[in-house]
Amino acid sequence: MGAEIEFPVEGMDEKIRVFTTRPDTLFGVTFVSLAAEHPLVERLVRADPKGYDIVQFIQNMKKSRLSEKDRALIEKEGVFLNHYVTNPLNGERVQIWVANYALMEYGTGAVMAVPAHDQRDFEFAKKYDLPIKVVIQPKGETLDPSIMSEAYEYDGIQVSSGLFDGMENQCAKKAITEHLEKNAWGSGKIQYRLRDWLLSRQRYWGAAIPIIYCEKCGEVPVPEEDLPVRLPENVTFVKEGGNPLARTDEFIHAKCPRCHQDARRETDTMDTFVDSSWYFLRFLSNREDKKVFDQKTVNAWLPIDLYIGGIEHATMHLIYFRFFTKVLHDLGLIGFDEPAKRLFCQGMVCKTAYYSEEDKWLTQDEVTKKVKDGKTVLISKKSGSCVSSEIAKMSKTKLNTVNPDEIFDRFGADTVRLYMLSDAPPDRDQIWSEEGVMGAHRFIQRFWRLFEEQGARFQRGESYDGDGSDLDKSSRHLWRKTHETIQKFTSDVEGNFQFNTAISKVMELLKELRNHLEANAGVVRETFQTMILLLAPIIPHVSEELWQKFGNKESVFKAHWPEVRECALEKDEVEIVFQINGKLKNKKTVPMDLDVKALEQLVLGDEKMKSALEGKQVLKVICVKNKLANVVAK
RNA sequence: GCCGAAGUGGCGGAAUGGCAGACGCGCUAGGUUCAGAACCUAGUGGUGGCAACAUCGUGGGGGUUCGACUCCCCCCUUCGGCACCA
Repeated sequence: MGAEIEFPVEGMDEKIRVFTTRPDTLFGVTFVSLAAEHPLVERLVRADPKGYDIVQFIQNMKKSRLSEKDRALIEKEGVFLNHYVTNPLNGERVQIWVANYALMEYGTGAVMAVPAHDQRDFEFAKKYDLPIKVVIQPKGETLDPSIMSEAYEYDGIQVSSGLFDGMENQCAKKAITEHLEKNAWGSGKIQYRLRDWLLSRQRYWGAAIPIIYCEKCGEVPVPEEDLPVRLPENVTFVKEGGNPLARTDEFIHAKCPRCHQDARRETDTMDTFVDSSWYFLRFLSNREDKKVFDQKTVNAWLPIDLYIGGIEHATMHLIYFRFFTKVLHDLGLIGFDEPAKRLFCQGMVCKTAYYSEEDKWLTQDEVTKKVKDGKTVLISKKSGSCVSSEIAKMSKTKLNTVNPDEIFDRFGADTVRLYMLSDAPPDRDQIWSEEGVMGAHRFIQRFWRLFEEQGARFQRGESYDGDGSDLDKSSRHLWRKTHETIQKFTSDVEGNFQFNTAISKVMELLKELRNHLEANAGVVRETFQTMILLLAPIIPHVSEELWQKFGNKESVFKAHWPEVRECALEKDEVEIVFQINGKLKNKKTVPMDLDVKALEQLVLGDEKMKSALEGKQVLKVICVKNKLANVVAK
């Protein structure tokens, strides 16, 4: 939000329009910067005797069209155009410059420069020795332009601002804009910033852009009845050959739809984000041959419940995907405004990458450790040079990928699945570790071996289905653990895909099972089966095989998800934590639901607590049922 | 600069405001073994102590609370995305 202001050019019947978010600094304008591509630049230079040098400079500036990222880093440069504009507000005469930091794509392509209150203008003014005029003073401080080391971009009180002196700058923003409007010098304006999509790609893989170039008629759209433009299939891909479509004559040659003369077809294709922004609609009604999608079907199934993607999808694809949806919604073609209800960003898989000045990127095998001056350093086996390491997203460039085939051969796909799901929560980046893979593999082997060694006894018979009252202590314990695991596993996975904690619960259950193999056979059988069922989505091959060995005829994937039995979760004892001033001092197992009064007596009567409380005055006892007792003492 | 995420052992990471470090890796000791691998058992945050135990400890500083990794305020660092956007 800001204002657009017109600066009359001296000696010409022209005005330079600028956009600013800081109309309050209008009195501090000391020059105006134009983008090199600004339409007025050429006309201002033409009449100038020194014009040639300036044109040269501007040409160079235009040539060095860098990517947006690089442009942010280069130094500010510019040239004075030997022309002036008048500040409408105070009649001051200020120079017109062309500057490389002014962007034609944004606003009007012209900047009113206020070096005292804008860092970019400040840097530019310092370089070319242009005046700096302070018009906003911070409270309790006085800025001196001659000693300022950076622009003051914050709030303050207006100074040297004519009738606005003494105003808070936030108020002055409004007041000055109103003043401009009254005198027809400018007006308030909201400026939107558009992201440059760069829709076209110079490659084969993408939808054709249905445009034909005609010498006479210009750019002509392909008529609707000729759509879609199909890509040729007999293209040849050549290394470094660029877009094969541009080398395929039969594709390029076309007749102009308007004048029927020879014409040329567009060979760029659309970014694949275009297709993936609407094909979810098509998927739902792929048998429609009269229209793109069926409204009823689409409205019934969509929006999508969950969008899972990496961060690059969230920032790139999602923008287009949402844009298409919003447009279709505004056109009344679909009944929803957002394509997905929930976004989940999964992390990336990273691994250590190695780099040396001499060899550039190195694989893990090409690097060795050496002790040098008591410190361990990395050395390249190739050249012996020093190697630095970083954790980076797996990429071919950085040579830090792992080959899945190799790991499948060594450990099997189940190991890889288990490792990837158990190592880190899915919304975080994962750092690949060979040891972690081994750990996952060992767990599977433990699981399998336990079955091999002990499973036979439980393959037949029924799982336990009593209410627990007939179970001995050990069986009761295992039974409860089994159902606690079902509960935790299910909620971890359903909530936020916390496979890592879910799996750790099964690992714990495996330990419990090994310690309670002599428990009730029905309970042990149930525990075995539960583990197989819970792990089936994680390690499908192993689970299916064990499931079959357990005498189940149907696939494990047709079985019901295990259900938690509330009666199994019940406990008759609970461990209570004893604290003094919030610090742990002792623990004791007490009957479930022991009332607070009894608990209080118990904690104060406890030997350990007594000795720890010696010489202290008990102020209060806080008891939380089935949890803790905290003695507040001084 | 803006937006987002994250800071907890040697490492990956756990903890509805209530036992910090589950589970896994690594490490140590013991068992098994001709030996190694694998496997099993136990231990494993720092400091002090033979020990029981004490004490400190979740990026830093404040605050709320009987009690804070967790809630509030301020700050620092790292990573990712966007960026001379006037």
